[in-house]
Amino acid sequence: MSDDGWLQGLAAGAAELDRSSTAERVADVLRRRVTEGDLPPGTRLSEDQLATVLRVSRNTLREAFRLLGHEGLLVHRLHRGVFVTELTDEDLVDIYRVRRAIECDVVRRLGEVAGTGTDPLRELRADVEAGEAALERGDWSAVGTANMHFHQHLVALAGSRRLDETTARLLAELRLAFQGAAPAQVHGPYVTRNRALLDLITAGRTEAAAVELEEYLDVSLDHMTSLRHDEHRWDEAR
Amino acid sequence: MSDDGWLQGLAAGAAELDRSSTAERVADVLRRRVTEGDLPPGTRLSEDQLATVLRVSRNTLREAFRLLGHEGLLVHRLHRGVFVTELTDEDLVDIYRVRRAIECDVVRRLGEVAGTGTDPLRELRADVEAGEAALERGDWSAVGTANMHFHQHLVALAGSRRLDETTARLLAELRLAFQGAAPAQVHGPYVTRNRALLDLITAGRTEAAAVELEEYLDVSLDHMTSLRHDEHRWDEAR
DNA sequence: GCATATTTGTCCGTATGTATA
DNA sequence: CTATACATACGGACAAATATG
Repeated sequence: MSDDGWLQGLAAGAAELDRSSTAERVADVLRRRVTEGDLPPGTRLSEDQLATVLRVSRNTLREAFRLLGHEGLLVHRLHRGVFVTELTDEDLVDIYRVRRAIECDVVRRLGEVAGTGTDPLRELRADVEAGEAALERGDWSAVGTANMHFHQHLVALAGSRRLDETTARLLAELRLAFQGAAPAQVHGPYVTRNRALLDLITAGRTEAAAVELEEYLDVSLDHMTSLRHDEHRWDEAR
Repeated sequence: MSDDGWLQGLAAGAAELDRSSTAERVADVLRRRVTEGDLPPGTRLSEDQLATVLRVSRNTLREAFRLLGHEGLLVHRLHRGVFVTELTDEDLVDIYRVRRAIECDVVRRLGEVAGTGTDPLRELRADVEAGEAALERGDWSAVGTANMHFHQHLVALAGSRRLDETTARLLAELRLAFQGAAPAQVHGPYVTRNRALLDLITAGRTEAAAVELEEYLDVSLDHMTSLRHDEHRWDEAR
């Protein structure tokens, strides 16, 4: 649950409606199940079964399906039902293609939106430090969370609602690709790069930071791809 | 009602034997109504009325609402209904913020994805020429369409599904901002800039093209904003 | 401020069409 | 090809929230 700290930031934008519908609550449950690996990619979600188990009507459940479908976590095949998304290698490349466009652009233009009064890099710094601390104590799950938050907060510096939403969606999809891989392998190597990136940004060297980030993302993509092709997956009990 | 019950079913089935769900077809109808200005921003869409008129159940209609809500064309307010989205000036800035990030990035990296065998610039060229021809004969609607297609096809050069989808969504939202403005004012000035951009790209001067595009988008945003604040709107009969 | 009417949110039962064994 | 399972779509119902007088 500490996972959706950034989500509350998004919710604050639509603060006038903080009451959630049952469909959204159902979507929350399913989202967790999917991102935590309880429902592995490819799983078919039966309307009848889920509606019975979750004690909601099929109409409400379908609305939750729509929500998650838009987030990319579920795919809807006509007359066949909804399934947990199975990312292809092409999807992975595509996701990183968009991340590169957005994140590098944000970093490159950091100077243009300077000075909102409060320290804009505060959260970013907190994420880096949280990642370093988690690495220290071997809490790989926390390392992963900190890494995700770092990139989300990085994009947030641009102050664009749509960039924030797109990034959130991309990172959510990316989680699907993590399934079955060891968290240490997935997020471990990036703690030091996040630090380097933060330092460059703090120093105002935005162009250097953008170049660093670009190579960062390229390496990350290669890393993810090779992890997926590695047969030696870890079966981690949850 | 039982009189034409069978007729309705027949018409629905026979009119368009389709692969899409009725919800998607309803969404198509509403999408057109919205983008063509028949349903101006702020309009509330009554479930009962629309369900009756479109001869679909409320549940199906709500399904269509969700689809369009995710596209940004409708907004859903809890217990109050759905409304045609009213873009704020901030939304306009935000949309152009994302467009700049995506489109400029695509142009800058055109060299990296070179050579798919077929001429990748064919459609782009066709769009420019269509715009020039439409301008010649004063067909402002066609000018607008060609302009939209130009930018969509520009992004398509990157070969990224997610960039394509995001762009399509942004351009759809942008149409909402056009409502009430004269098409000549909206799209007229950009025919020559599209041509210039195409020529730079054709010449392989991607960096110069990216710079040109960036200024292009800045000007376009200013233009759109001032048009919105201009009280002198055109009432164009459809 | 209150009472009423309207509309949305949710759920159910059922009928029909589609995909798959 | 038949049979089965399931998604799709409908219409009715009631509760909850909102809008109206």
